[in-house]
Amino acid sequence: MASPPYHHGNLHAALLAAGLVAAQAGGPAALQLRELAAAVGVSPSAVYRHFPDMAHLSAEVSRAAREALATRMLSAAAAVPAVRDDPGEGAIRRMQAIGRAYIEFAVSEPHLFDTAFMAAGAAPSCADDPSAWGVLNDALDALVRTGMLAFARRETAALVAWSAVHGLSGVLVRRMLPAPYQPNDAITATLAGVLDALDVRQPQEMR
Amino acid sequence: MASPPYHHGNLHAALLAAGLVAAQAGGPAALQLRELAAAVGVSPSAVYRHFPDMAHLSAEVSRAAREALATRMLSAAAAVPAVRDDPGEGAIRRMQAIGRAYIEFAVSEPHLFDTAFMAAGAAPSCADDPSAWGVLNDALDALVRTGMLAFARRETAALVAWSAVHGLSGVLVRRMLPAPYQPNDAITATLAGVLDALDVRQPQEMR
DNA sequence: TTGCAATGTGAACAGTGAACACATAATTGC
DNA sequence: GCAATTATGTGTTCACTGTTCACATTGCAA
Repeated sequence: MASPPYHHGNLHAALLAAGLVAAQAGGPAALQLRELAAAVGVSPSAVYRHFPDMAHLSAEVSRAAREALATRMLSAAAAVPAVRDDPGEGAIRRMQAIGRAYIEFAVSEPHLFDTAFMAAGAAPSCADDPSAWGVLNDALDALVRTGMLAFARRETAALVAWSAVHGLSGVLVRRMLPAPYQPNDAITATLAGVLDALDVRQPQEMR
Repeated sequence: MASPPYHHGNLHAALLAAGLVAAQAGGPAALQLRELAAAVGVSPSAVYRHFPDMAHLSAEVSRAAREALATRMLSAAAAVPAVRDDPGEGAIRRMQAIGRAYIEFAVSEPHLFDTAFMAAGAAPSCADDPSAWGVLNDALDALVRTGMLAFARRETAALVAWSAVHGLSGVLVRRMLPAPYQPNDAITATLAGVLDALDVRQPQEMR
């Protein structure tokens, strides 16, 4: 019958975890101080010992969501098998894999995606690691290294790829896709369109 | 000394207008029932005679913001002078003009842009008129009609263009643009990238 | 003129994040 | 080993939010 200890032990991390669960289920609006405190089994005011503000807690949950996205992209890239004697082909496949992983994360976890890029966050700024932006740039560097992407296009490429993939994700999450389009077709079309814009040679047999 | 009349006369429209002003200044979070009611000079509960819910009011303000965006695009397209004996050239310039107008609206009115596509809205659905989606498709039809865009690409084109332009707008609004990039360069690069992806012939002298 | 529907008021209500003094536990210094 | 200090959690209270209710006021119609 050990009574619950007065001190939680790791409230900061526990609140973050609870926040991630809540955000996954209900989006940024579900990040409520009292609910998170209750979920962890602690009084509301205890939160203020670990976060100066509810906004800071939300921002950290948002950051965690962004890290989850980046992790998903990384494992998708790692799952692409190396192509024998054709590193360029491998680089292209990895590029497509991370793009698809980004969009599929958004579609499968729309609330987390919303949380990752929510408006009321403290400037995501793309520069924090591990970030989706970093993963994208690594993939682009690989394309340049293997001669699949012209160096002159390198700078623009990142922006176009990011805008298109992130933009389509937002469209799918908000269910803004106009009637005739099917999500899966839209994804492949956009990914192909991006590679096209970068003047990357595309293998034919990809779907 | 006419005392203020008991009945406002046009509360619905007045609340919408006040909502648009508030959203322009402070984004979706600034859409607060009591503030809007006070701004119009009416008690909070009066709002419920015209909107079933605060969410419905917000949704209508969001819709108005989307209409403002579409209007901005239309007037940008109308401002493009016709090119003598080269309707295709004109179509391309109009295409670029609406894209640039979209992004510049987002940059110059970030809060309105956020409001237009806010998460907690009742499914924007892209299909309402006049919508940015409609304007884009008209421009694409003109490109096909003048032979500047292959019909086979028409379907994909809309999606890629929308995703990239909307995505970049979001990036700029959230100030997610990584350090080395300049907003203006990013805009031109993205617009050029989109036209590239559509295999549209691009005039050289455009900046 | 009388009745009725539309519209606006004011006082409630539950819910939110935040701030306060206070209680408890862990840690440190002697 | 004991006292003092610091870190952490509790309960209560506050101002604020959207919402609801009974009631007041007005305009319109029969």
